[in-house]
Amino acid sequence: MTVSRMINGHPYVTPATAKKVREAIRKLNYRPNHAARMLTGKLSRSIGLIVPDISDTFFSVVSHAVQETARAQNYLVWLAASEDDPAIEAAQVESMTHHPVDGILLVPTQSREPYLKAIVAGNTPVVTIDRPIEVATTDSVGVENQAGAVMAVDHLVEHGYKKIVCISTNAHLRTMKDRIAGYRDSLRKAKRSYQNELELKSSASSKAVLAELLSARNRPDAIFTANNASTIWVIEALKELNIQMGKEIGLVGFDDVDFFTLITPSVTAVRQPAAELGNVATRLLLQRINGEFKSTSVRTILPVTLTIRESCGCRRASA
Amino acid sequence: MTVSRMINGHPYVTPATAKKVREAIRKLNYRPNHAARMLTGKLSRSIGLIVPDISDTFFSVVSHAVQETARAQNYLVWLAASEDDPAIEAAQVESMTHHPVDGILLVPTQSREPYLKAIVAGNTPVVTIDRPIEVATTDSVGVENQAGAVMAVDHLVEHGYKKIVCISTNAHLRTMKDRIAGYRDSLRKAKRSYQNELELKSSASSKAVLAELLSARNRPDAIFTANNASTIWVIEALKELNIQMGKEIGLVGFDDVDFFTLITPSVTAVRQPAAELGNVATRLLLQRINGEFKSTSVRTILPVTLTIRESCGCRRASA
DNA sequence: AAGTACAACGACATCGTTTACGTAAAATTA
DNA sequence: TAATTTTACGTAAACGATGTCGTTGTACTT
Repeated sequence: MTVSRMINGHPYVTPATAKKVREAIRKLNYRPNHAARMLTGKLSRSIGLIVPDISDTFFSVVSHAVQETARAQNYLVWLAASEDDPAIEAAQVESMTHHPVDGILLVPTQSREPYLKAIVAGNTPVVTIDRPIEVATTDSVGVENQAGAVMAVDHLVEHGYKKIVCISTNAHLRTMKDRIAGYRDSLRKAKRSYQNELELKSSASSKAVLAELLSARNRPDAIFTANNASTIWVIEALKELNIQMGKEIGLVGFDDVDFFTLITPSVTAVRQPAAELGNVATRLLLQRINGEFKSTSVRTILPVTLTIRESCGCRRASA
Repeated sequence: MTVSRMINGHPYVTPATAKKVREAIRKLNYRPNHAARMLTGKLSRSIGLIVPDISDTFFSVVSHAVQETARAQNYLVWLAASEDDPAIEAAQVESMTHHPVDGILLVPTQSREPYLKAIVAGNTPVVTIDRPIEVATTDSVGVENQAGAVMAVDHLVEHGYKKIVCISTNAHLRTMKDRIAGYRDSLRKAKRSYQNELELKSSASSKAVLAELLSARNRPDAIFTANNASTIWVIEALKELNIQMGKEIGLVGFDDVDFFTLITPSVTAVRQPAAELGNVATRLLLQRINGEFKSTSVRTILPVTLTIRESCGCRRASA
């Protein structure tokens, strides 16, 4: 008991005995048993992080930031990938809550999954990243999807493009819906009649679909891609069809990726604060865990910026 | 006790009572308490993964593969980033071993850190990925670094380049040493006298260093970059200096990255089987944990392939 | 019919820590 | 000085699952 008090910094321990304990700990190479601690209802000092795909640049940056912020407060991070499959996601959440973690950071693949109600109902704090959920209220951290898309499409409109198409993936996601809504807003504002939305599925099938779209007589003269995957597929397709971005066709993507500067012409994109997203979400979750933050759930929206480079038709990349 | 036997599939349970137990479990929404299980010395069904940087493409792909293989066997993964700092790495390992995990996958930043002896001496199985350690023997999974570098530099030699420089990062790492050794092997074999090795530090400082190297009168006519970071920095530098890869200078990198196909000219690189690296390492670790594999430590070396594209000077990218 | 083997289950102790409580000794107060 | 409070420990119980062992019941021998 004295050892326990000493370790947990309880005041009623004499400096003399504290020293004896410390020496014994060193001599015996003693380490507190984590399992036993948790059995008595203590915090596990660990959080869970569930993302669709760690190898996606966006999520890998988010994960990195989460990891960093958690470590700064001596928290460990469970990492799990849901592969965009609600069943896997539910299983991962189940594993984590019973393992136990003190809180969960979740990038939900589906916003209406019934199992989500269950976690939120439990006493494990949950913060959603990037996408909110609809069946229950949790804290959530996201970005200005709609406004960002408006900025992107507005820029294409200013360039004078007449036929701007919107290309996306996973169009059922809230984030995607918002970006597509932004696309529509911008066109409506500009009073353009041409409106064409295309959802790509797999990498393989997208090739054919894009080739058809871009080879048509009345093909679009500009493209707004709603996430990095579709941006990359479009760049590949344009390269294969030998259509010059910025000259023959304009392109602005949502979600900026580092290597966009290395492509010729460099790619104009809406930059999301991925690292900050992870930081903010983690800090919020840890506050919830420590009871430092007690209000009802909050929704934090971070701003995005349009990074102008060359694929939109601008001559010079902006600083 | 009957519930325990039923859950763990002990044979001495009547179907009738098993059914009763199952019903009770469902009715009470009972879940075994993980902490209590571990207290009795059971496996935690979790492994730790420590990489230098999750947001590096190479490691994010490895992490993804680890995650997948682990999940297939119902294992959870702790993710930790060491930020290439031995002190952080040691702390992460310490946290994990006491948390407890059943095994650790480690990409060690330093191969001689004394703390490494301690983990290996403990009873937590360790498998190193990408880089082996030197102070103790563990299972390790890596790639053919030296042979891969030889392939890369041989290819540049065949193109007829006379002044081939080797550019790297973290040259103290075993992997880097091996690649640099491969560079030397190839030049020796080709009886070239020019040999120049450059180690870059941070992204910022590398700019100036590269600019100086590439603007000199007797600048190299070809570059072998020993990892993806240096490849990317070189591409940036060449783009800024407006030096055409493949025409004015040859480039072959070690570690292939998806977007290399999107750059003009596309980048020739040695492709490492990153996903397989993660899979193999995880499978090996789980076998060790389950006692299915008892021999002394093994070192698995996976082959690499040279993906020929255009930056080396070849006209067409290979299929 | 009695003895033997084994299947099916329950009671109890145990893992390592913390909470709650007890009890001295020391410090403070009346 | 006696009464009270505070300090510094120790003891007992608990957390939830499992290993060990004991008990009962059933089937099979002989």
